[in-house]
Amino acid sequence: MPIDFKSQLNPAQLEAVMTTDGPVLVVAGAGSGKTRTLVHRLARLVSLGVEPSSILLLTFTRKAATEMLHRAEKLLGMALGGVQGGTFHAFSFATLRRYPQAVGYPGSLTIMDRGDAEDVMGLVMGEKGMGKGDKSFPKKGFVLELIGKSRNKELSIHEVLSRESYQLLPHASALEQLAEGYEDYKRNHGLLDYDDMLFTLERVLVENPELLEALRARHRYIMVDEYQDTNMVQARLVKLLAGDAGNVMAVGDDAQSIYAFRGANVENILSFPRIYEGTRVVRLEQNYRSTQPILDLTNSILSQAKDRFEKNLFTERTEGPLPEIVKAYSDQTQAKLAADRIRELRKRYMACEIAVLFRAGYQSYALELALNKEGIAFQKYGGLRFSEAAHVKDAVAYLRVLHNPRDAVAWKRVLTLVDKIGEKTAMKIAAAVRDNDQALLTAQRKKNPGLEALFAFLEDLRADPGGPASLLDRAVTFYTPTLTHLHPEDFPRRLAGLEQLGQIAATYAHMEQFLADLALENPAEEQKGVREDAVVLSTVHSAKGLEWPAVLLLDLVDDRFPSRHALARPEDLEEERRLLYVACTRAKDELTLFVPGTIYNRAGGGSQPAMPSLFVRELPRALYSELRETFSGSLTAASASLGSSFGTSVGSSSGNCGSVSTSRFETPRRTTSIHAPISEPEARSALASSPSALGDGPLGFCQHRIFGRGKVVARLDDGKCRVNFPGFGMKVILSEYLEMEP
DNA sequence: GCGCCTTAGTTTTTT
DNA sequence: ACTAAGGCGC
Repeated sequence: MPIDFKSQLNPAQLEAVMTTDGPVLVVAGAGSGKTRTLVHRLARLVSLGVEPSSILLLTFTRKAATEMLHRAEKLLGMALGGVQGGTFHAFSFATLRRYPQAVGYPGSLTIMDRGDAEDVMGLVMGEKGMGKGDKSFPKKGFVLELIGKSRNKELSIHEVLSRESYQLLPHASALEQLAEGYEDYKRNHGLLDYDDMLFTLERVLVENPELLEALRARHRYIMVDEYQDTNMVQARLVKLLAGDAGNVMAVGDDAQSIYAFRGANVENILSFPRIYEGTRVVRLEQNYRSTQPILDLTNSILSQAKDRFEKNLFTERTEGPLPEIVKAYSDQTQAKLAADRIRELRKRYMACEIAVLFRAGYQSYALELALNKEGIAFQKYGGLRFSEAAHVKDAVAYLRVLHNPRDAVAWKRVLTLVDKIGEKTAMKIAAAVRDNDQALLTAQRKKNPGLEALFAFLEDLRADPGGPASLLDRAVTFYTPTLTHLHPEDFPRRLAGLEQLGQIAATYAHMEQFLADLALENPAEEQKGVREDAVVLSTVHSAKGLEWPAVLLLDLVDDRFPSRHALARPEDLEEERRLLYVACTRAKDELTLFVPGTIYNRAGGGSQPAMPSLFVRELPRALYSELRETFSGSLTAASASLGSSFGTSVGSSSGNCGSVSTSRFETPRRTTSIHAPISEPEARSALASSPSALGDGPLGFCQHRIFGRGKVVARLDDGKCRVNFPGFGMKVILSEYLEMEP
């Protein structure tokens, strides 16, 4: 039965689907049916008789690729197993693996994840003796990030430094040497980092015209999702594979570009029509996801952006509640309030229809505890990866040294697990293995029974290798005594993790693919699938492309969202704004933004007052309704119920509450009817009347709801005061929390 | 010289 | 929680 594309798509989507030859750029606003369009085009190509195997679908995650394939299969009623797809990195690695002679690297290759790369950088810095004892020298993680930026943005180290870290310019030449040392080290040990996969594929394609031709013939139709987040080498790879008048469809949204920090270049999508002559540009502007009140809010977020986005999103879903801003006393009570809200939403939604989003992985810790306490199941995306946990890396390292004996990073891991062996000895032994220095190896084995056991174990594995699952199983058995010794408290949890790793390994026949996917694809995440009974917790980055009926957003305060790291440079701040745009546009029906009054900072010495996020302060008051945690006066303020703040004044303080309340959201416009539509000029004037920080003013005495009367010792430039409270000591407090005495 | 323990100072986002 | 550095003991 032929698919009736006309009835299933709007005119713009239809145009994108019906255009099968030549370059097409689909500029797809949030929620405009981008995935639907890609899925239908996939189905259309196949229904026209195109071989699935000649279609290449490049997406941001493998999850996105498989989901699209499944949807297209459902549409077509046939399997599409032949379609090539996945991330740029996975595709590149798979292609390189298929043509090893063209790559020209001898022996097996190991893909390094971030942690491995840091280990290598640590070794290189140690070898060169750089950064030792010099506090001004950047740490290995930073050095690596710098090198990554330099490669991804294709700028010199010096240029990156002068743009974003000029205080490190004195170290420029040392850093350049480290970059070289890092490259050499990888080459000599058969190691590839993420960037290497892209650059190596490009080199191979350029150097081997006949191979390029073969790949062009193989991948006749190319579709690239999230094109705004490709970097320069990715764009060149697409161009190389497509040829001059290639059949490429790029899909993306310049307003949702959120990966500039790793070298994504939004210019790629903007210049696509120039690069591909005869490009047909299709704009998808009708939003099918969100209600009008949510769109009003997200449009407002974008309207403040420095780069103008020609976005004209509209929806037919006019009805819906206003987005809510919930002010909690602290990030601790925020967790409780969010858990309460989730319990309430559970009456109307399935758990999997509710998502909690946040800027950084650690920001959900308090909520995770609260949900555990209340017995609400959740699944977390983003943040620390399963495969980055130390015990997983340890267990996998045994497999890695077997697979690639030159893999010095893995050697260092397995060797330093042995008692009495540290970094130095480990590197000596790894070198001896590489050079086949039997004399040294025998001598070391005689000296250390733990080492003898390790080598005997590895020889045993090598003599009788099995599949990834059986090898891993034996490695875990060998590793378990070390693990229990290392983590007497929580080794059961870690053993359970290794058990899960075993289940993943069982789905792989080849060690190389297993190790590669561990670094590239986060197979643990895919294994868990979507649980209907679990609420989703996710970083905003990991939530990209997804949607939920109800979305909660945590920690909308300065330093958290926008991130502290983004405050220095305007372009970073703009990326944070787009990130918030991405976050809010995930919501279909209900959107709640949480603004805690204080945030806990281990480094900053406990709880600190927090300023509502710049982006929240910019929002016209009419676009949201506001709730605030009521002041109960007890330490268990977390159990306080929510109530509308309208007309509520801050009550008198009674003593010993660990958290504070603010009146920072009171603006002159608070009497505006919250359901009235707002015009652009109104929005602007609402903006102009946003509260401003009280940076200056006389010193003197002040009142604080919790600490009482205190002496203002200094006024700090970020709207905070240093106040000496009798009995409480010196505190740094936002001026808004203080009532000045005349 | 090297391993290992203690302590002080930091935690963004991802392939 | 995790890194880096300093100190102690072999």
